[in-house]
Amino acid sequence: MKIDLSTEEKIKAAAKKVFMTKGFDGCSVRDIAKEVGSNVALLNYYFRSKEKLFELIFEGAMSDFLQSIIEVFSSDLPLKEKTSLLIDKEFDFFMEHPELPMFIIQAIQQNKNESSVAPTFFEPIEKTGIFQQLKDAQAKGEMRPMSLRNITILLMSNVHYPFMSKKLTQQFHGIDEATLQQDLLAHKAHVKEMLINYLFPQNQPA
Amino acid sequence: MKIDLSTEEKIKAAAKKVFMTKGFDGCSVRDIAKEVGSNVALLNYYFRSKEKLFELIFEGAMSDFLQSIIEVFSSDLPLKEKTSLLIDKEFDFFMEHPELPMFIIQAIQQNKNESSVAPTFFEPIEKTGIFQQLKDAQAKGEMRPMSLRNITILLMSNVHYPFMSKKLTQQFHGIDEATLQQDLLAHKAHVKEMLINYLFPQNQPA
DNA sequence: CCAAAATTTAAACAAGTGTTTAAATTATTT
DNA sequence: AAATAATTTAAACACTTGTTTAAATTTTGG
Repeated sequence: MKIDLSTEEKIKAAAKKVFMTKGFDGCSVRDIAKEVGSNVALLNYYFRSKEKLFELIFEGAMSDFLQSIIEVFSSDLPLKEKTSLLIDKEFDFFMEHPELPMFIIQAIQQNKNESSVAPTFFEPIEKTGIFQQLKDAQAKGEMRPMSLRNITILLMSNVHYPFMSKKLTQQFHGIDEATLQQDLLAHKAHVKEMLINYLFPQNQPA
Repeated sequence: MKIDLSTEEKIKAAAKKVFMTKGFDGCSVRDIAKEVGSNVALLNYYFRSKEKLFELIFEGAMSDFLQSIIEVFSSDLPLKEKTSLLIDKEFDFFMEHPELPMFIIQAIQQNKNESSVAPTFFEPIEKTGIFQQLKDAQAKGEMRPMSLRNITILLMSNVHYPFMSKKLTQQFHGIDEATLQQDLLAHKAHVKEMLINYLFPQNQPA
């Protein structure tokens, strides 16, 4: 009764690839089966349904995404440096997984069940003490006083969107992948300077 | 042989609503027919296929979106004021059509045909003379020297993303629509100050 | 080696897909 | 009013969808 995990993992890998590129509605279970090089029934043998399989992939994606954040927040650095590091790490992470931001948003958008993702997402972040560090920095006047929600929106806008709009940017400007990659690096530099300056304003210039 | 346009328009309105909320893959022609309160055959009578109907809706959406930009760029204002006005107008526009940014990106993402949208999009913008105005401002040192592409990414990130991530933001922070609306207004203010300061740096403080 | 369990397969299932056909209804024109 | 054209409908088309069934194959444990 020992299970050869390789098949199960192969299906998960194939499902991840297909779901990420085509979306839940945009693909069939036969697309995934073909990617595995196997049968549709096998998918339902290991994972009870297309939806269950998708949920698994989604949770994995969220976990990966969360992990990349936690690492930065857990470090022992002043908030300003953490923010700078976060932007760096997030960009690097999404350079390797550019489909992730779109995948997550789409999955949440058409969330059939009403179960909130909030607790499983914010609890681990809360535990890093980053929110307290933020409150302290704002109290000390080191950081601009603005809500956590607006900080989040600001950060995610500048870090997530460029990857979500890759194809749009390419189409609009008629550029190839390599050129876009350079633009993304330039964007990272802009975002870092712009956001740090805005979130941590210097009252007196050196 | 006079055509009663109201039926055709009713179908387009229904299709727009359904495509916007569920996406091309996420809905069936019968969903749209039900929204119209009519038959599936009627859709193919007026518009030859689901795809043709979608393309029509997409082009309309792109046109609306483009129009809101052109208006600002055509005005007779200095670049800094145009930028500020653009952010304002775009936000107002997306407050009324929050599904549009996501709809456009998704449509381009899964663009079956390879026909580029670039020319039809950038040509009308080019005609407003905004690109020349931008070059001039950068030459005069009034504006930060950065590529048009990076300016575009920066602007769209901060203006489009918040509307694409509405549901995600609500889920993450557990807030209702009204609260999110307030956050979006706050975000607009942040973005205006942050972007203007970054794009048009002041060398000497007043 | 052999029975029992686990895995993989092909085939079928009912329901849903986009599209078409042909008949019914309505509107227009003469 | 009759004939013609335009619109709307119900039904069927061929095909794809997610899922299940049952048989075939492989792996496991005694």
